[in-house]
Amino acid sequence: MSESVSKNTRSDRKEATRRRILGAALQLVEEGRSPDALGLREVARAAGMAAPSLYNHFADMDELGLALVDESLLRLRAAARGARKEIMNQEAEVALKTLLQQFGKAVAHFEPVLRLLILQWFNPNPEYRRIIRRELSIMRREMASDMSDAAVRRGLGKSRYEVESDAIFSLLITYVLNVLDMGKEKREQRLAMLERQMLMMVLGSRALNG
Amino acid sequence: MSESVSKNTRSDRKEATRRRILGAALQLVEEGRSPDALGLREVARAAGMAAPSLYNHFADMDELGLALVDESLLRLRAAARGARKEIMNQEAEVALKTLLQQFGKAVAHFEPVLRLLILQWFNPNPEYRRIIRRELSIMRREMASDMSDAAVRRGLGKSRYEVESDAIFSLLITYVLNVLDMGKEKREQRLAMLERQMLMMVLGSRALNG
DNA sequence: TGTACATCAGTGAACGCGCGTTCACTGATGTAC
DNA sequence: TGTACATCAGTGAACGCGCGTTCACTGATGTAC
Repeated sequence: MSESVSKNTRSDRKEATRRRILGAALQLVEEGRSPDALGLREVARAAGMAAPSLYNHFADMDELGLALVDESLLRLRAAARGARKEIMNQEAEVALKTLLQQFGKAVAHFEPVLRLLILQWFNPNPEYRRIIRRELSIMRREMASDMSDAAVRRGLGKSRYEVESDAIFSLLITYVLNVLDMGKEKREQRLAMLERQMLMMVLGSRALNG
Repeated sequence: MSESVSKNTRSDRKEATRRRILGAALQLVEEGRSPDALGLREVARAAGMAAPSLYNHFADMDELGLALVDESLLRLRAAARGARKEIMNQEAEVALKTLLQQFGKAVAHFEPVLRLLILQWFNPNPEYRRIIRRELSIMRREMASDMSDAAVRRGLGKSRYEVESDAIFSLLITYVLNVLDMGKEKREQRLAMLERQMLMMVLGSRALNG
């Protein structure tokens, strides 16, 4: 039929089913199911198949869980990259404000995914932590590099932003941790606070380094 | 017998047993048992009693878990208060370094408890989060108040440290999150980084407010 | 002080449940000749 | 192109396990008179 999208070979269909399973699991999380209560049967049902069929695609539940986390992290990173691109061309003065507005929206948009990631961050199986930490570290480094580029573009000396970007990440992470239970108004209060704190960090970094 | 410590009345012995149970549970966590794998039977065995007996002291497992978290938080707060008291009399220059050294040691010392708290922070039952958040908030406010007092003592204007102390707490929390899987050397690197970041925060706060 | 009764912390056995996983099997798809 | 055989994604039923929890009961402790 559609020669472009799938060769309709057996392995292609298998791969499609695998993605269908992951999609269904993510969908369940999006719909508000507590991520840690995501059971094999539930995922199977959502994907429209019998429970044991999952074993044709994942060796065990941990493998499915890890694949899910991996998928989520990829989405987050893509979103972060896009957001940074948008800011690139902005004036320094408004860049921070724009960044934080986007961040606030992104947190709302990715809320279920973030919930999933936070939960799995402390999964007894250390593999989860490894993946999450690796990906977070990449995001942080990308941010540091962008900050460095931006500094050069503004005529400031090219300096390293490892420590500063790490601190900013700390602020962002605890923002997420704090905000996940809060309503919209409280989130905005927190966001304003976050803005002040990030400003402090930037000023303090200049005072210390420059 | 010992008229001072216990009247040996029935309710006193019951209360003692309750504390024995909590102590045994905490002991298990200290010994490295993954806190989320703490089962009713395991706690009962550690406390030297039959499983159903726990129901004479806690309505269900959640009540026991919440009591455990509460107990842990009290210990942490006591330790934090003690640490701040020690610093009070120090010169401003060395205070930060001392604080961080103590913090690093405290993290190592309370590692199992911290692990327990982090895990329960994201327990599906929101009551856990409520307790933890409340207690963290108290600690943060105490810290802000101490910072304010210290500023006055140094002749600086009495100003509010809500935003700054919150940022510092963010840095401390993510330090803990990051460090729990690390060896001793990496932790010290991280601690040095944390010191720079806290310095940045303090400088930035002055730049923004003063 | 003694006796009869009430309370209640602690117990051994068992229940029900949902979980991840295994198994023998089916039937459509792919492959060899 | 047709036939015989191999592969393998998907299935229904069942297994074993450990969990929190319930229950009927015991026996020491407390209370009333």
